[in-house]
Amino acid sequence: MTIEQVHANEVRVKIFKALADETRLQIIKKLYETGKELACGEACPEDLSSKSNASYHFRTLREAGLIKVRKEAQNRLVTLQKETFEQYLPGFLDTL
Amino acid sequence: MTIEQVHANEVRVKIFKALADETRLQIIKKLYETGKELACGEACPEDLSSKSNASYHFRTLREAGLIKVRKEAQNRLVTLQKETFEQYLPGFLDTL
DNA sequence: TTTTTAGTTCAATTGTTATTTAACTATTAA
DNA sequence: TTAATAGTTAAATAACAATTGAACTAAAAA
Repeated sequence: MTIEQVHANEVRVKIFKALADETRLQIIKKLYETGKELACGEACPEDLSSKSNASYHFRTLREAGLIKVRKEAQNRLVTLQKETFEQYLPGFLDTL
Repeated sequence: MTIEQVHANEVRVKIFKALADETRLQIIKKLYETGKELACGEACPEDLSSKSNASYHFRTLREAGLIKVRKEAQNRLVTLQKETFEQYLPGFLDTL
């Protein structure tokens, strides 16, 4: 295995870990279905235990390159990072 | 969310957990590239710590529906379960 | 200027997954 | 029949991820 292949596998592991969770899958699904930027509070499931837990899930998704977050006023606006899905999981979003 | 959607998400979580590991990704890759049935011992990376650890990884992949295992003589022969990839991760195998 | 909204960060705890070791089964070879 | 091969299972431990609670920041509203 080349160094690039090793790196690609590390990226894949990070992506799969990020997606291996109900809450985070629901966030991805909502972002995909609405198709627009959402505030963290809008993007995450109703039943979420706490703000800090939500924040943890968004960080996990961001660090895996699956979402982009930008600050606007008191909100953080979240969108899907589609290039990552296209590169590593083409076709996946359409199965949701 | 309907009951079917809940079930589909449970399946996805199981699949992503199974793929969120270097060793198991390497197994999947080798099975995909060789394109044929392999014995467990052939399919898993050289550097694997122990038989029992290998066995654990194959069980994880099998329980996620990603591989099929059949017994022949003293070997267990392993193949990819392509239908699962097609249904939940179409296009993924070609990115490997 | 105080309070509310919308979130982040850190440390502690809880919960889950991966690895190890030892004992086991089934098949084949000596 | 004994030993070797190819793996499984179970229990213990080690490593890692998720949740909680408290204290924090920055912007907006009262």
